[in-house]
Order: sequence, then structure tokens, then C-alpha cells
Amino acid sequence: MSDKKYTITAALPYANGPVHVGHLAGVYVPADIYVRYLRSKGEDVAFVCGSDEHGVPITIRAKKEGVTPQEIVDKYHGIIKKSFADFGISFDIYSRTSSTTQHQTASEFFKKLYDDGAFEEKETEQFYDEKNQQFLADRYIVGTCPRCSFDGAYGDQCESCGSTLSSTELINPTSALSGEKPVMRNTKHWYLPLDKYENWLKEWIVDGHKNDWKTNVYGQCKSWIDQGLQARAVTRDLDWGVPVPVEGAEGKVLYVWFDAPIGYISATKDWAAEKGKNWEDYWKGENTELVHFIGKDNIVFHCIIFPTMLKAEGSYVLPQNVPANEFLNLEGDKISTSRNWAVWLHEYLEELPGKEDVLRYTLCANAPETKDNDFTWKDFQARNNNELVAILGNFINRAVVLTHKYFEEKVPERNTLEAIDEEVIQKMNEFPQLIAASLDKYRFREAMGVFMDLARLGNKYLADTEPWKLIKEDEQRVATILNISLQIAANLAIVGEPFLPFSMKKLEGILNTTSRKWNEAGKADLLDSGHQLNKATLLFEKIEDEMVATQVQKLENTKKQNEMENKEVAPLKPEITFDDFMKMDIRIGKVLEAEKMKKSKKLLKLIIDTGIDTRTVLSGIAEHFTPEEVVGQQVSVLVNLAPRKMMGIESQGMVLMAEDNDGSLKFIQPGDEVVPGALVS
RNA sequence: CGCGGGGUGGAGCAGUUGGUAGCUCGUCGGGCUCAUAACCCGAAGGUCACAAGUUCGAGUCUUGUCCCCGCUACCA
Repeated sequence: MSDKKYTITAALPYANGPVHVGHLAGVYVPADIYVRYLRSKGEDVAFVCGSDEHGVPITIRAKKEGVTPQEIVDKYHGIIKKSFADFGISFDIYSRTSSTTQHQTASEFFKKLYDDGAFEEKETEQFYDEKNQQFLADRYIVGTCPRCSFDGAYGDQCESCGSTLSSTELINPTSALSGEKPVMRNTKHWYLPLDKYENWLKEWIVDGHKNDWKTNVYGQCKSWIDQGLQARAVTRDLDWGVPVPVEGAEGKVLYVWFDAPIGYISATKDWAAEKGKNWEDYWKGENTELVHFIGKDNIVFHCIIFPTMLKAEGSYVLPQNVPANEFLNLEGDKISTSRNWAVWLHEYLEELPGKEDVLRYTLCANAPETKDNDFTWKDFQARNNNELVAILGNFINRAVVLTHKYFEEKVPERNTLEAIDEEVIQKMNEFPQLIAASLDKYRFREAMGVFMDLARLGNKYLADTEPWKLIKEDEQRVATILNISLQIAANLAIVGEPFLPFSMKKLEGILNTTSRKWNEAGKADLLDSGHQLNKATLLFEKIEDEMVATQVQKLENTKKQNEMENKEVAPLKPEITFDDFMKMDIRIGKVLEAEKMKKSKKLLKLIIDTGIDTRTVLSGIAEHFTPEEVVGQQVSVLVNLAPRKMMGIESQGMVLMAEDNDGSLKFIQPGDEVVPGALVS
């Protein structure tokens, strides 16, 4: 008996919102399929996951809602954990990073690296919000962009001109949290010197995993490594998280990305303790295979930072593979927690009870394995009706119903085999290896497709042999055909279990068998003749148009409702005098020409007839309008605004726009056409 | 801007070291009736994002361009 172990991790969901279909398709469904397959093969697997409960966003959300961070994470941890369990994601443990074990483990991990001198210590000046008594991440500082004078630039980037900034460059920086002016303060942090591991990473990933990692993952890693790595801070000034366990680090916690992956380890510890196993077998064993299932945004953390941490620590195994998926869109739009554009798992389970496998099937069939993909309710319905019902469910039903009709619910005797029988048995025998080959390569869509081909094989076999015709003349022949058909059904139950655990359980019920393991798949004698079957029930039911319409409607409603809630009217600006207003020279002009600025996402170059002259105005509207749409429009122009150079061209004025709730822009236009140069006042 | 991934018949995907473009669903026609109007057979449908190049020959290699997504707050 080998001591081979598998440690399979699924990305820790961030505990500030429930889980949606995007998470499932990208991470949890493929991970669960893989794990179920391994277990069926009899492998020793630890499938670990948990809620990621630290980090700045949770503290901000808590502050906004007037509750403690703990209350936020308790709420979502509960929802997430339950929905995973109900959905059949078969974690061995679903833990959380606020657990005692995690605090200890992360703390010890940091201490070990600290004692080994693996960190660099750096003191820097950072903005500090005195009102909120906390240091501010770049993203939480807002000010005027030094390049384009845009007011709402963030500390790391200006959304208007796209330039990358450092928060110290901002003019008039203010805290996004309190609106106060932040002050500079000294702070000390510990850095993981990734640059020192560059050669090792190069060897390990660029040379070592060229052929077995997915191209998107490999490409991303290679690009990071080739560009040169920099030391990365692993601590933060914050009071929510795992305290930094060294002297002089009061008020500091481990950076959430140092903390979170250690959650995989602490979860394994808790699980092992409960099961009387040794957790180290699953993290430090020579024959341990560690696999991280994640989404594409996490590639750098799981392929570079966490492995470097493990390497620096020294006693851990490294991930064997990191099969990261791309993203899933919903009805053509990006899934967004904040915009409430999502199908939430806990709601799905409530509203479509008993349809766990339909969602699993749809998400696996549409899994964004190589590129972003789209989930639509129409496709969900089609997958169910045309594939699960028509091909898989129907085959089972045909085989069982025929048996009931002709052989009183008992598996009939198999008699002399004809060529077609031999052929079908031979093909059936090949399926487990075919499916396994795909699963071993993390090609879940392909694997599931092959599984469905087995059901197709069954349907074809019945169509070719036509037992309903033969029954009148040759009952023995029909017995053979149905025996083989039922063997196919029994095989489906084994190889389909990783994909459709609920339905395959149901199928076992119909066939009156217990769960069988992967090594029995492919055999043509899983059911003995004379074996008593149970009554046929349908594995899948048709999904009617109304159900789909209801879900689509719900999506539209929540979107609308969400927009209403977000209808935040910008606060009133300070009062100005009439004279102040009169200083502005706003006129109606007509756009004569428009072209997209090269090398700019947002800027359009407009030639405008202002009545007094014809001038060039650059406007950041390229993401909302094509040049063609703009030409000929009458627009309001602030004509006495000081000229400003952008992308090498001088802009002589500003086109006035109104920004709608959804972020789209509309021109401020006269109701009827007026002469160019008409004053606005 | 840069870097990475993707762009293949209506939809979703395969296409290994360059050699007549495949699969599933949908559509159309036929067959069958055991089965949840399900199943089986056949057909139509693609200038493989665009352009140039290397080659006897390119979806597959090279160069350039365009579009989508990520790297960049929330977030898989």
C-alpha cells in the first residue's frame, strides 16, 4: 500500500457575500468532481476549504453597517457553509480563517520565517487617517490627479487618464473613509523578498511545469517571473486579522494574502485532529500531491507567493498543479457582488429544489476552462431538457421500463452474444479510462462529455436492436439486450457520480445497488441476472419556459432594485455667488469631427464649432460613444476653461455630460436645435 | 502603455510534432414508437478575428492590426 496522499484545496471564499454561480463554475464544481473521482478510485484525499474572513474590505463593510467585523463574517460564513453542503460540494472540512487553529498556524508560520531571517524589514511613510485612527491603503485615498487634474483619482491609479500613481503624488489627498485630510506617519513592515526566489521559481515553474500546467496559468506566471519580482509586504496596519507575533508590531496584522492560504493548512489540521489522522502527511509527505483549484485572479498568489512562502518555510510540499479557470459571465454581463448581478447559490437551492445536479451539469458544461464564458438561463434549460432529460434520463427510463414490462422488474438472463453486443460491451469497457484520462488532465467539460457519450451509446444500442419489436418472436434475445442495457446503466452510475452525485444516487436506488467504486467501472456483469430492480422514477424533469422566465425576471428585478438603492445623489457642493457662475462661458456647439485618440481607452478628439471658433476638445467619452455617434451632435461646451494638454494634444474646453446611475454618459443638449454659439445661462 | 489568456459553422467547445476542419446542442429531412414529442439515421451550415510573410502546403509557425477578459477597489 502506497502512502500517496492528495491534498485538494478550493479557493477560500471571501466572507463578505454569499457564493454565486461564478464561484461554483470556476472553482468548486471542478474541484468537487476531481475529488469525488479520486475518492472513487480509493485515493486518500483531504479536500479542504473555508471562509477567508480577514482583510480591509470586511472592516470597512462592518463600519458602514455599524456592526463588528465578526458579525459580518459570522453571517456569511454560515450562509456559505450551508449552501456548499446542500449543493453537494464534498469538503472534508469547511473551516474559517478566524479560527483559533488558523491564528496559531499563521502566527507560527510567520514566526518561523521571521526567526529564519526570511523577511526584510522596511520602514516607510504612509498616509494615516487620524479620525478613523488607521493607515490607509492607496485605494482609499482620493485626490486630484497630477497628470490630468481629474478630481476623483485614487491613490494607486487615475480612472480618468489611466495613469498609475502613487498616493503621495495626489494633489489634495483626502481619506475615502472619513473625508479628512490624512497625515504622513512612519510605519514598519515585513516583506517577503520574492526577488531572492526568482531563480528557483524560474526553475520550478518556467522549466518544470511548462507542459503540465494550463497555458493561462503558465503564461501568467512566466510573465510575472520574467518581469522581475519585488519584495512584497506581508503585514498591514490594521486591527482585524492575525496579529503579527513579534515585538514592536502592535496594531499590525498579517496581510490577508499571507494569512489566507495558510487557512488551507489550518483547515487540514482541524480535520486531521477530528479524524485521528496526522495533518503533516497531507502537507509534508513525500508522496503528497497538492492541487489548488482557483479562479484566474488568484494565479499569482497560488503559483508564486504561497509556494515561495512554503519554500521559505522549508518543510512543505509544493503544489503539483494549479488548474485555474477563467471567469463566468451572467446573461452577457460580468458577475458582480456589489451590483447584485449574480445567481446566488443559497437562493438557487431554495427556489429550484432537487435541481442541484442540473446546475452542476450546466456549470461544468460551460466551465470557463480556457476563456471566459457565459451562463444564461436559456442555456440552463436547454442543457437540462436536451441533454440530461433527453439523453441520460431517457436512456435509464427506457432500459428500466422495458425490463419492468417484459421481465417483472428483474435483471434478465444474458444469452448468446451477437456481434453488436460484443461491440457495445467492448466500447463500454473503454469509457472509464477515457473519462479518467480527461479528469487527470483537469478537462472536466471533456470528461463529462465522454460520460454523456456512454448514455448516447446506450440509446443507440436500443435503437439498433429494437427489443420492443423482438419481444414478439425472440424473448431470449430481448433478455440479452436488456441485460446489457442495464449494465450500461450501472456503469453510468459509477462514472457519473463525480459529476451528478445526487442523480447517480437516485439511479443506484432504481437499480437497487449500493455505491460501487471506479475500479469496477467498465465491467459488463455489475448486475446479476435475477437481481430485483426498484420502480422506475425519473432522474430529471423537464424545465418549462415559465421557470426560466421567472428566474430571468428575478434577475431583472434585483438589478432594478439594486439601481434604485444605489441612487446616491452627489452631495451639494459649497455655495457660490452669481458672479462665480457668470464666470463660466458655456455655449452650445456642434461636433464637426470626432476620432478616437490613439493609445487611449477613454479619450475622443472632437472638433467643435462653438460659434466663435472651431476648436479641438478632448473628451473622456470613448467608452460610451463611437466617433460616428458623436458627429453632428449639439453639445454644451465650457469654452473659457484653461487649455490643457493630454496625450500630446491640447484640449480647448470641456464638453458637459450627465452621468447616469449605471455610469453611462449623456450629452447636455438643447431640446431643439439652436445656432452654434448660443449661450447657456 | 505594458504583460498574460482568448477570438474556429446559430450557441458551447476539440483541433496533439503544419498535410483533405471535428464534437455536442440547435436547424432541416427521414426512420422508429420502448421512452419525459424523448430516441436513431442523414443533410445543410465555417474565406478557422483581420492583414502580410515563411512553406510544396498554415486553424496550427513569424510579424503587424482589431476586439473581449484579467493583471487594477469589491471579486473566482
